[in-house]
Amino acid sequence: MAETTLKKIEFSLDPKSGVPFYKQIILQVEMAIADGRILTGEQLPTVRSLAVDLSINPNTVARAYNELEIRGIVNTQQGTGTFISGKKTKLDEIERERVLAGITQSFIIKAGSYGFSIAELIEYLKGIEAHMEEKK
Amino acid sequence: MAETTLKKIEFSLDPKSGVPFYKQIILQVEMAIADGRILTGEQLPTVRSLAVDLSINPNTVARAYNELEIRGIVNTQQGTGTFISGKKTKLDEIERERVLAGITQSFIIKAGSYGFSIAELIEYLKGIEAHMEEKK
Amino acid sequence: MAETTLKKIEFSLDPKSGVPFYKQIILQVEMAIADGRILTGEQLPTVRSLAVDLSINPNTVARAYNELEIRGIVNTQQGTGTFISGKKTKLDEIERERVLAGITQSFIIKAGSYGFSIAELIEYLKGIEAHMEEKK
Amino acid sequence: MAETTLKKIEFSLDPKSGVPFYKQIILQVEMAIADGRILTGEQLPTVRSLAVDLSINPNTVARAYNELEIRGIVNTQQGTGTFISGKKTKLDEIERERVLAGITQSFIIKAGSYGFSIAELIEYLKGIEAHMEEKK
DNA sequence: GTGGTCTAGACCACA
DNA sequence: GTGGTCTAGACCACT
Repeated sequence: MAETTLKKIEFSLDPKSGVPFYKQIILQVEMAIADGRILTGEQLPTVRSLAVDLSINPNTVARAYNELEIRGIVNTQQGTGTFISGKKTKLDEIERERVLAGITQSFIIKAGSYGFSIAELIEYLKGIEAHMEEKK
Repeated sequence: MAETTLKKIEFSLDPKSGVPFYKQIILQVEMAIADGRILTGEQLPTVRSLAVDLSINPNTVARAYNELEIRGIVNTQQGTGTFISGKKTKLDEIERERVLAGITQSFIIKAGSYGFSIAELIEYLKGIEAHMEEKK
Repeated sequence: MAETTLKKIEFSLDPKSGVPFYKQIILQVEMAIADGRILTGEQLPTVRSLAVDLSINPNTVARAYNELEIRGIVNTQQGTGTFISGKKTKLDEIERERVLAGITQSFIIKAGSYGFSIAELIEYLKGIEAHMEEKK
Repeated sequence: MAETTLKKIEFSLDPKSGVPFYKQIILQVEMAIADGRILTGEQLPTVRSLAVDLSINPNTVARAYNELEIRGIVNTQQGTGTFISGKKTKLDEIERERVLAGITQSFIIKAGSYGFSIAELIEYLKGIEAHMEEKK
């Protein structure tokens, strides 16, 4: 069996998690984009092929892709396929900082309501970062 | 009726998380007990006041308290309030980690969509932490 | 038959238009918001009732509402209903002008590719404006 | 081969409109003929050049040209190009209005979501129109 | 072969 | 009662 050079997202579903299938797919695509396993312009598996892979209904995959499209994360071309869009959300530095402040604040508040301290959050993020370096 | 000094849990709800409100409340109470932010015998906010605080239906708060009572984590005294019972909640490290993993994941994805790397997030959090230390 | 004081969106579908049902519903909600026939916080018809009204499958209505939710136009609370969200997109004047310039430019280009002059566009918009005044 | 002075139609595609690319091309050709921007005997861009211009699959352009030929609106001469035939296209006022209604509607909705009223849009367009008059 | 739309119907979870 | 998820399957449109 020849190895292919194509990086692929390894999709997998956990039926016991309680998280809906289509959300698990969305999350996995988002994560793959976030850590560079899939790049702008690359094609996602076709609706049907992914449905077969995961042994689920094509409609469920389509729903996930559809939501990703609405959010502007992928572009879809009928008869061609589904592709990661180049949505860059480019902002100037000031705006960037303002956005970061906003989402970080809600992260801290939410985490805080579960009793996590900022120090713990930092440690946890470091763990993730290390984990990702490793994979590279 | 003597006034008690209520140490308050800071509740917060995330409607977008997909986690039902009542479960978010339960989790937050359990976590608060698990790490000692609230102690045996202490009173939880009343159903109505918490409902107002969170702008949700009192039934939803009642459902959360009800489930906590079923599990033996709180005692409800008609006309008086809801109090933490002595029973140790079984929230272990694994559960804690799962919660943290969930909220951190969405934080990373959201920040990532604005182009922030995990390293940047860590730096930013460190800045906030330092800032808060100072204030102490 | 007593008249009710509730302003309602009058939904209607045109099966011959070629426009998918769910998109027609989305458009009608958007238009109703755009010209103030429905306000922030108001509830949309329930999925099932609208489905009956329009004699279509509830899934189709749900799909429309779902897309509106993803776009942040409505908020949905399980077991409660679907409500117009207060998404204000408030920007300062400069940013506002920049946004307006952008969307107007693409409007002009697109219209231009079909041979419409700016004067024609202005006339057409005036017509719409007059039409809406009338309805008030 | 003599160079011809190609009066070019300014094609533009909107992937989000839901209107298939090939139909957008057909419409734009028809509209251009209808209002005299392109005349009988004039040449359309080649399939390949237009495909490159619009960054789409040549098959899609070919399909559009093909349908135009079937309708007798253009003649294709193997190895030479595609030319406007003498046949008057039947685009009437109603069709024109329908196209205009479509693109104007999405313009209004998009602008409306940023809080712009139709009156404001008209004012802004007037400003642009005046600006362009000046330049002449 | 690609995605898009719609239906019918089941089952679940929340308020 | 509300909305949410998933399946099965049909039919359509675009490349």
